[in-house]
Amino acid sequence: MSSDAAADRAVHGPDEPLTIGEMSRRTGVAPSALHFYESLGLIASTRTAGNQRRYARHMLRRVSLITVAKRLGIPLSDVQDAFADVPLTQTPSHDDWQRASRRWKRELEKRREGIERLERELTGCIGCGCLSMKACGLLNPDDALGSQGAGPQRLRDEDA
Amino acid sequence: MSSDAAADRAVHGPDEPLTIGEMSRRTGVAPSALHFYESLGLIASTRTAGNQRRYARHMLRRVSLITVAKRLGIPLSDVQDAFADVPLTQTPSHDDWQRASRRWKRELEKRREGIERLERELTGCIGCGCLSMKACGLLNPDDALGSQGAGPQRLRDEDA
DNA sequence: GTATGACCTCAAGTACACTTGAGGTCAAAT
DNA sequence: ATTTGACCTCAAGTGTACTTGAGGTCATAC
Repeated sequence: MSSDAAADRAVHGPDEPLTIGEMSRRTGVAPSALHFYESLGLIASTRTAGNQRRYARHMLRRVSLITVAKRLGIPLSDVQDAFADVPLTQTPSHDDWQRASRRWKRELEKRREGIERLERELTGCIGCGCLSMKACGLLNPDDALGSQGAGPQRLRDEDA
Repeated sequence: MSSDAAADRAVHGPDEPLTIGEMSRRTGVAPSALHFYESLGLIASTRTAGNQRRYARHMLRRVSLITVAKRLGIPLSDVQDAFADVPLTQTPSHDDWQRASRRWKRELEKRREGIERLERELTGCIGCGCLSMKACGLLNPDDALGSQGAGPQRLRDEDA
């Protein structure tokens, strides 16, 4: 168990590619999920003579960012977009990651702003004591995070 | 189309229960989704003599909060929890909604804090120019939003 | 040289959050 | 009275994000 990880370090030098098991242990992502991410083109591997996957070390970073996105409820298709300019098969450059960082930050900012807005609105609701339908922007999402498709109607006064 | 909504207002007084179509138009949630939420016990309806659903007006509020949660990636099971103390079959009191508001606010705060933390870390990464694996807490989620199951190992220096 | 564990592929299964469709009922209008 | 649109139930299908299992290969250890 812990000897697996110890073996990883003992057997492989710092520039060696990683096996799927090593990737899994070091990112906390199941091998099956790594297979899945690879099938989507989110990560990539080379193969040994015996057809086993080997991952370049920069894949650790990609996988970690994928798990972060998951924690925040960002769908994999959006992660795909966020990785748009980061090369998959070669080690990304300084600038590649810098661009990616800025993309991620913009995405996070949008989410944070949406949440902050809702917090303010809920505070207002607590203030007014009734989660009022009259004033609460919470209940008219068109102007919160942007509506997809036909959004709710504004609710009338008598519904409060 | 727009005459539907007009008809709603013309036909029903402010204290009348709403049909599923009215609920759908006024919340932007499809009738099939309302059926689904009802099957989960997130909302409730009474039935007419002809077995059609009728929704009390306070259900509008519940449905709107469900859609808010969805926008933030909160699973319906968590919404269930957030509604724990809000009565389903009678109109909730002032205090019921106030308690619910506070629950929601705590939930939102946790999410916002997680995102803010990641933003700070990404800013650091942009600062250091390389999304470094050395310093970046982004890549060690244990202390960010709390890990579920076996979390990633801390990454070693040479992986940066 | 054979056993053991890590790996491979491919198909099927799971959980969540719904939508779609079939087949039938209800209610308002003509 | 019958048509039309809104509604009903129940079963099956959809998309996302994977996991599980079967059947087989690879690599290291004894």
